[in-house]
Amino acid sequence: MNTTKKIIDNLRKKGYRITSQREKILEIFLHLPDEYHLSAEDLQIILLQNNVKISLATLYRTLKFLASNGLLRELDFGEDHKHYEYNSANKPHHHLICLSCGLTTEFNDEKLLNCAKDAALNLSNFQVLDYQFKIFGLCANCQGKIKA
Amino acid sequence: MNTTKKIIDNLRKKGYRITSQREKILEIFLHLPDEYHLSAEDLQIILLQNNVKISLATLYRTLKFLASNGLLRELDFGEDHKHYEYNSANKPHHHLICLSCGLTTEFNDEKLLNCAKDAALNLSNFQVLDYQFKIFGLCANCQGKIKA
DNA sequence: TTTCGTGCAAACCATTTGCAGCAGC
DNA sequence: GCTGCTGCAAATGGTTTGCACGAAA
Repeated sequence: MNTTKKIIDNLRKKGYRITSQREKILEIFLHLPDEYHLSAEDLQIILLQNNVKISLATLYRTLKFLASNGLLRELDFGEDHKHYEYNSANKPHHHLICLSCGLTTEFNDEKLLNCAKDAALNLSNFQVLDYQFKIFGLCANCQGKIKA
Repeated sequence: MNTTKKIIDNLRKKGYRITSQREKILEIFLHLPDEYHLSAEDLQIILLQNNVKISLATLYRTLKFLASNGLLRELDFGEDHKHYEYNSANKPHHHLICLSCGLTTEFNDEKLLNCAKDAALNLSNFQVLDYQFKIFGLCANCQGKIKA
């Protein structure tokens, strides 16, 4: 059984209905390269490119639905809209955010993640479910621009 | 010369005008306990409690102004509004966010910060200006509620 | 006196919501 | 057939903006 099927089966077991809209949106996230984090608008564009018409209301509702079921991770890059990425356990989900052009790239650092896990263990009275690390600065391109 | 005076002097040197509104808002952040991160609404309430009337427009403009001059740090806790805290170099600025009640508390972990610094150093082609670590989960109170 | 900053009200824009109809099961 | 999900359009709410006036330097 492939990933999509497994996920859908799981949602059905929880009592949710599987509509074509939910399936299409899920598929898009599953087939997205690791480094992508879509905004609602990005997602709408991709859907249109695939000739899929889903209302904005449903799109937002589905994003919230998938996120609340742990399938998507909600991200905030300091912009006025949210981004979403597929929430796989082994996917890196730490980000470099360029304060000049807004470019957001992923990074992963074994040591840092281990430190984070240790730190999380030491938190008393707090049950850790997820963590995110954000580094703000200037990307290679923008460093050049500002120097010039 | 105290901190406020120093900061104001610095802003004036940059060519900005020092208005009573900017001074009042800056003072509030300087006198805030470390663990506070105000939303625009919080700030408005504090201003009113101090009998200071500042329009919402100016309030937002001043927050942006102070943040763009490195005096405030802009924070995102996954809510629909931003939070701000005074941007002191030695202030911890990493957060535990309760996914159930939204309670946000600060934490600091020497080891984790050192790891973060190391990780930042290893980033090629990226000039690090700031970083934030967020841990999502359930606070002591909400763990109880959910178990019950 | 010259700008810059402020207040007001209207505009913006991402996201949410009420409701009627349709689709999953 | 029951009920949850969708689409539409209107509402919401935090934040931004145009403009005329007031204040900093």
